[in-house]
Amino acid sequence: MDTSAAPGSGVGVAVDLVILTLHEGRLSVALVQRGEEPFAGTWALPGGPVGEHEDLDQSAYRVLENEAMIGEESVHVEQLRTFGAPGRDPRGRVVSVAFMALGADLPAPRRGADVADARWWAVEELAGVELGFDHREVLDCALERARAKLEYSTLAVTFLPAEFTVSQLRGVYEAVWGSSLDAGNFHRKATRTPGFVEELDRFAAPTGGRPARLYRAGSGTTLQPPLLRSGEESA
Amino acid sequence: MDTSAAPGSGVGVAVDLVILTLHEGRLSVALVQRGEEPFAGTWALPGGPVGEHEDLDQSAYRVLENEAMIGEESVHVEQLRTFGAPGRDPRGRVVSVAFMALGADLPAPRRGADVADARWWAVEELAGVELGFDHREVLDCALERARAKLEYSTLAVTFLPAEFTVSQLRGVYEAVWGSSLDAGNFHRKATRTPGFVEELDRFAAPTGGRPARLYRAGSGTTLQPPLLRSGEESA
DNA sequence: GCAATAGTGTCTTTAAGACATTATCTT
DNA sequence: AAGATAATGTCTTAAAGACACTATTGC
Repeated sequence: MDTSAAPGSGVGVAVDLVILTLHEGRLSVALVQRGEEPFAGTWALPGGPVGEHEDLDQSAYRVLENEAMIGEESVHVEQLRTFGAPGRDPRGRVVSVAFMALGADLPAPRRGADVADARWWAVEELAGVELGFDHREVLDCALERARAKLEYSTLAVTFLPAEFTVSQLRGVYEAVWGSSLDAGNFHRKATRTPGFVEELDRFAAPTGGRPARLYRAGSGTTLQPPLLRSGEESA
Repeated sequence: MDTSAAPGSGVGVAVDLVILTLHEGRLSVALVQRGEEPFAGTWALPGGPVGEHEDLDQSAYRVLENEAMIGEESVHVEQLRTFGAPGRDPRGRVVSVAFMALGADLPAPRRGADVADARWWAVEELAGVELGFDHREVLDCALERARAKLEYSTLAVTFLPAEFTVSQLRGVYEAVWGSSLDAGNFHRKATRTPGFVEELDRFAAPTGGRPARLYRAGSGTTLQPPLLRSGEESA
């Protein structure tokens, strides 16, 4: 009922962003190195407080632009989950709404205020690294979501430019899932699932083999039936 | 980065609960009738402010117990999404973390403070009814989530008592999806999908036909392959 | 017996997985 | 020609949907 959730209750509200892209062929996340305590020197997700008159999505887009120098262009943004454990921020009670942003070949994140450094991290090489706050859990939540959504949605195309080849699309799946897929079967599935991709009349520049046809994103959002992961490990 | 999400920023944090159960065979949601402005007299979701030292889940369970007189027993609770549009609460800025709770034959919700009435509403008969705040959107979000999760998870069993028949399990799917399923094919799917249900040696009391074998929930959480909805309309 | 509900079997169709094969480029 | 990458075809298997059939109860 929202009964007497009175303002000034001492709880801060923030957003944190898991910005994912394919950087040098690898699934990567934008992290910033904290310049101040707490967690000075450690890497963390970009984020910031929710403005007085902002909706949560607006805050997410603002952080995307300010802290990572990324416009709204063709970035897919969706809410992930909200984290609110009492001790998650040593400075005080902060409830953080986590967002996931996916985009094609995004520019390198820039350094903002209070930030020592900012760059792309390949998710793979981030395996043992400790992150600030509860951001390891947030990142894992995003990876799980992204991996699951590739199965039943057309979301993979948001990692690619407007025109792409089937091989590039397969590369997205292999990078995000960390497994290799059969090229022939993937081609059949991608081109024959209605609404996934639309065939163009042009071809990509050949790279030592038969030139690949170009496609663009189709009008559909869901994959019916889904494209399930079950391939072998290793890309 | 959670930078300076200072306490006392004027934003309140609350939880709202979409409590779903099967009441008289129909998918139903617990609503409370507001006793005070704003939205006095209209029906809304039970909810309340997040306590100073509570994690978000704890707040959800507290509301479940206090406002709906429901223990933690065998209730499945999961976070849905967070709603934070600036004007969603006329009294001031309130960001609300929405939860979904599913349970078997839950007791009737009781009247709490500031509440004129509280009862189960069949989702079906709530079609045209206007709810307080943005709770119509929250409810729709929960229904979508619940309907989707029945496809690829074993969540349907949380709507049933510890021991149940395949027909009852099918009834859950039909009530939540609002469509009818082929009894034979459903039986095959339910009993042959590993981890979904475990066969018992007892039978339910006959109801004018061959007595149905009893089952209990299996150890699995996901349905592989999923049980997709595509049956005819109407229950 | 008949009606009702539970459960099994069979046939068809769809689509995935594992390949082999063909096509078209660079060198 | 050889090698690389793209695309198609074929065969097998898994599993859904339609629906006939058998099983076991109450009346």
